[in-house]
Amino acid sequence: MKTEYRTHTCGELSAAHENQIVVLAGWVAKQRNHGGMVFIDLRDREGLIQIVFHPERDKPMTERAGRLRMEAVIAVRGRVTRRPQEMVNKDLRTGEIEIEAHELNVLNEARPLPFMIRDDNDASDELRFQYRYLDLRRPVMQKNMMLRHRAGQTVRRFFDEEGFTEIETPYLMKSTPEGARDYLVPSRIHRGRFYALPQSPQTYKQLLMIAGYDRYFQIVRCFRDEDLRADRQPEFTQIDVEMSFVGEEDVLNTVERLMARLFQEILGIHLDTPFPRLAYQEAMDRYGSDHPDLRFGMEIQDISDWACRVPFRVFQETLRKGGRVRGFKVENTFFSRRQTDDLTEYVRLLGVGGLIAVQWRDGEMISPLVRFLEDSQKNELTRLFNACEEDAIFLTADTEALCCESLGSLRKKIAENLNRVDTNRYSPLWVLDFPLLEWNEEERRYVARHHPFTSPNEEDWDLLETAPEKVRARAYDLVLNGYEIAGGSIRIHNRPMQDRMFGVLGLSPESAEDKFGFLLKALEYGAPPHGGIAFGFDRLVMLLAGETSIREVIAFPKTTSALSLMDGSPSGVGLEQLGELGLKINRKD
RNA sequence: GGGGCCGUAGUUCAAUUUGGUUAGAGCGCCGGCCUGUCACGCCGGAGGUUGCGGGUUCGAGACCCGUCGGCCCCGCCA
Repeated sequence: MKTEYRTHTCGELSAAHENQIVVLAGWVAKQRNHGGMVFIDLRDREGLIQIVFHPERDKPMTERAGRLRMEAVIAVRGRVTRRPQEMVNKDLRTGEIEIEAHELNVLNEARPLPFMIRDDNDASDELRFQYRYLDLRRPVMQKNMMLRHRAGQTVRRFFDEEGFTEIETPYLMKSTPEGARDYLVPSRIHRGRFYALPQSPQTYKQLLMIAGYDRYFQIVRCFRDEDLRADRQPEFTQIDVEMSFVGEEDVLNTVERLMARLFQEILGIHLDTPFPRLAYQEAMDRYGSDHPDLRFGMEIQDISDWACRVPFRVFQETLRKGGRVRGFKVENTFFSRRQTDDLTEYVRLLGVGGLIAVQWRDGEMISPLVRFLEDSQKNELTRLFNACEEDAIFLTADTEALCCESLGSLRKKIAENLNRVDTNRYSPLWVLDFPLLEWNEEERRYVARHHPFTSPNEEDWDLLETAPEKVRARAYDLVLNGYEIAGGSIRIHNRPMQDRMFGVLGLSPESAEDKFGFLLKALEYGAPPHGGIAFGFDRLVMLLAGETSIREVIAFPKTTSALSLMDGSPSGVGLEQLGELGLKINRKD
């Protein structure tokens, strides 16, 4: 990439350029001053190369080079030379060669750094976020950002080739009930009224289908004013997709081809298609999660039938109240008392009463449960889990929901602690047949599990008003290595069903009209059957990059408390600005 | 809203378990030496309101309360 300042980039040079006179520009990654000769590792986006300054050639220049500090920006003219055999650096891509400096131009000095620009730097996150522009100089971060770029380009190429049109949708839109808390934007022109930033372009993409665009996609920013996690930011990027005249298989198939393409182009990894599928209920029963990680076993089993014959009060009472007894096996591990105590504390925090470990020592079963068990019951338990004496079994007794939740979390935690997760594997999975609705105790009503535009399964239509919790949705989630990375559904495309759905959600016709009237009306003007999906692009890139936090693949992320440490947002604004918007701050402590 | 871990030199950490002399080390920074290093090496030096506020104590980096900030989790996230 030749420019006014350089003829080549550092990383692109090799022995093939031997004897060429080149000009490079970049940052001083490291300087090694030997009193006589001086070595400088020059870094740019493309890589690192060693520059050699010989005092015999130019003493003042060599001395200037010897005084350079890390991260000074310099340009160097010099000759590409092959290193003597014994001085080749095999750890460096350009290690066969070096640049014999003829001319040094210091373009900018750098102050002593708050932390060093190295991949193995272990600066605190706080400092990294504060000096994000320095953090982003680290090769690993540059790699992540470029991977993100390439993934985005692959997505665009794929959808373009598949006949999708990328259409931008508004960022200033109508605030709607249901779902996450909106970020609000006050209107200056219409005082007292607000726009909302989109939680997703859901309604717009449906309107685009009604408008006849057939296939739409967009790589788009979405905003949700909720608390953060390692895999959640208040603003995040979706690959938003919608298709007309499709059923589930059309969407799933398209997504599988996109995923296969991404993994091939970005990582050179072949993904087998079609992806495995699990029904929601099966995922919950076997893994205690609707987004299970299938890279390790430890499947959960229901042993209520066995437990009902054990005269252990907790089992008896739990089962009498309609709860379950479930557990899973951990192969080839013995947990110390201390460890089982810690794990018990862990599940207690999730809300279950306790955790029962079953293990063996010297051929004897050891467990708080042992004194309640006949020999035959011990054998039966062992057989149920197909366990041997090197294994450990963990059991909980509680409501079905708590059994799932606690054992699902515990399964994941133990696998991580014991390094039982094959981190080189990518394990995609479809989860299907989600319940359409779930009961919200706080609001005393049913809420949409996915969103209120999701089509109920036709076979379950009759249950909508009589047994809403039993209605299955035409929804699907794509799970990768235990992360939900995409979710979508076939939508409701006619007004009567959408009215019915709002009714089930406890939304009055007036309220539905007020909040979603524009969509309801549009459904009456020839809405085609349609469906789609949206990817969490940050999570997807995080997994492609082998990271465990999406902050590592977002250039300027927020902290856990939604602050931007670099620019100090959110910040206060002047009274003038507030006045213009007709706003008054009500500070209460 | 709740829980857990953490906050000591520019930086990464130690000293906290059991409160007790002058708060140490690596890297960086400054000065000197060093002509084939690539974590260059050697010698010397500067650098601290122990996040902030209060309390307990003869004495607090350490213990207690509050607060601010970071990370992780629960709730929340259609």
